[in-house]
Amino acid sequence: MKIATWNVNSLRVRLPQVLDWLAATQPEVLALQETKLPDEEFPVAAFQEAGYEASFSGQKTYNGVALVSRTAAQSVIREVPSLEDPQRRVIAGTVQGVRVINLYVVNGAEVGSDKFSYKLDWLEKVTAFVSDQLREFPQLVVLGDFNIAPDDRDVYDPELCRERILCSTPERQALRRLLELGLVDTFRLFEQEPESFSWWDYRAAAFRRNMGLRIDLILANESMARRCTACRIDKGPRALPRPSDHAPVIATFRDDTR
DNA sequence: ATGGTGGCGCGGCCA
Repeated sequence: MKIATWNVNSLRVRLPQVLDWLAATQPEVLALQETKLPDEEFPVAAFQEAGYEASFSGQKTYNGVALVSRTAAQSVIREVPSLEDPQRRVIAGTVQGVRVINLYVVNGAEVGSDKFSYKLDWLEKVTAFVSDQLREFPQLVVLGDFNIAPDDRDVYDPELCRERILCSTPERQALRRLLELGLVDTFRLFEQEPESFSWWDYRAAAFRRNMGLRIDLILANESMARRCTACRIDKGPRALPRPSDHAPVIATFRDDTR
């Protein structure tokens, strides 16, 4: 089964691209971030016509996450305990026996800002939530837009970005604490092209110059990591007219024979 | 330090 993540930066704008991509890629699950849609405007019918069910947690203008899946997600959670957050950034559900936790991690604006503090606090509380979910679900992936480049391989210019937002030590430590629960970055289980990124700023022709970061991740617990046979970034949609600034990432898992 | 672009929605905010 393929499990994918894509920050679409407005599902209203990107819906045709998402439907085309689903038809071409045929994942079991696609986790979306930055849908920017209230729930009553989520395009349920368009996905059903494409053979997909959807669970979503949205709001007007900002944020918004969804799980699009061949079979409907079960035991869906939209709230993280102890994180009283009007921002819709988390949705978790179970699909074909796999717990899928979809995160749109806080961007954080600038190191040391109020938003940066919110990011670190948010990550701490989400890590506690993931810890609980790991105890409850034997097969689990955490994926989404982490807004953190795990290490310097994931940064187009590590010196320029040193200790700046998305790359700073406190952010990387917060990600490490999440990984230390027993998760692995599936992308790094496999040989990859150098300078593989998943996000490129719209500005300064960053995509053409491959000035990007790898901030969209698919993390797997030990059981799912054993099943993982591939993880790749699909740069195709980023090259289309009117693209999202993020590319989709896809991990493949073999059937669970246990 | 700023600005470059894009989405939302119509003035800035967010990324």
